[in-house]
Amino acid sequence: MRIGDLSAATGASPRSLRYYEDQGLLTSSRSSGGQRHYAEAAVERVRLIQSLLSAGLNSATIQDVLPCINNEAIRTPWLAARLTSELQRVESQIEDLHRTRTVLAGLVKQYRVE
Amino acid sequence: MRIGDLSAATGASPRSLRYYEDQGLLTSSRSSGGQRHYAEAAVERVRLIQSLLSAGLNSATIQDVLPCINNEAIRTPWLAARLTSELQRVESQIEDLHRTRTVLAGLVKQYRVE
DNA sequence: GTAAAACTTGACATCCGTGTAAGGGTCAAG
DNA sequence: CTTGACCCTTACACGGATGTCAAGTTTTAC
Repeated sequence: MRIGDLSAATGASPRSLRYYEDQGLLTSSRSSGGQRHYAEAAVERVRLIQSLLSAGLNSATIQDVLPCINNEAIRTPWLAARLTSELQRVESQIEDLHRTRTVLAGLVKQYRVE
Repeated sequence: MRIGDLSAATGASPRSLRYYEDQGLLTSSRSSGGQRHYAEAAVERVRLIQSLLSAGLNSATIQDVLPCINNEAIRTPWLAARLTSELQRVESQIEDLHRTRTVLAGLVKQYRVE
């Protein structure tokens, strides 16, 4: 699977995929000519990266947290705390969004053209 | 109410309050010396702006949408569509975040230090 | 063997809300 | 008055993921 295929499969641009690799979030093997090749599993991985990015984790945080998923990670108090804190961030973000949704829904109701 | 008071009341920095005004999201009257004065209602307004910003609306969009709240707005099909589309965006964002939360919660469970 | 499509690295640009510094003016209390 | 806290405008910087351009190499198809 070359970068264009992975891009098509995930919706991430080749530019982004190279960036993920730069940041240590994604690995690839190289052909003799230097082109990237990806395993099937990369598709899932990229989807996960995108999901975490859109949840507001930055790539450094993702790098701290992602290895857990595939490798048997080192179970440190630090990592547990980090994960918990990110989880809480996401949860409070969801709460905020719920409030915003309520506001927007109210507006939609009010300003619908009858 | 001067800018420092409004800042304290909302948590938005004076810098941000001036920016909101620049973008047409917030109005103020000026003292003879040129300093901004805000009505009580500005507190609610700023909270709303913050909420919409954190929901991913940019200031141009907010400007399109915010006037509805105070003024009896022009009820155009265009505005209704705009609001609906933003609402849908927020809702799908909430869905995505739910999925992300599930992933993170799974990790937390798995990597908790017993 | 040749052309087109896809890939490589590197560098610079963009968005956009916010921080921050400079240099100066305003306002209220003593 | 004067002082100190607060405010004004202008301007530049940043973060961080992504876009884009350039110049060159690899791969694929014919």
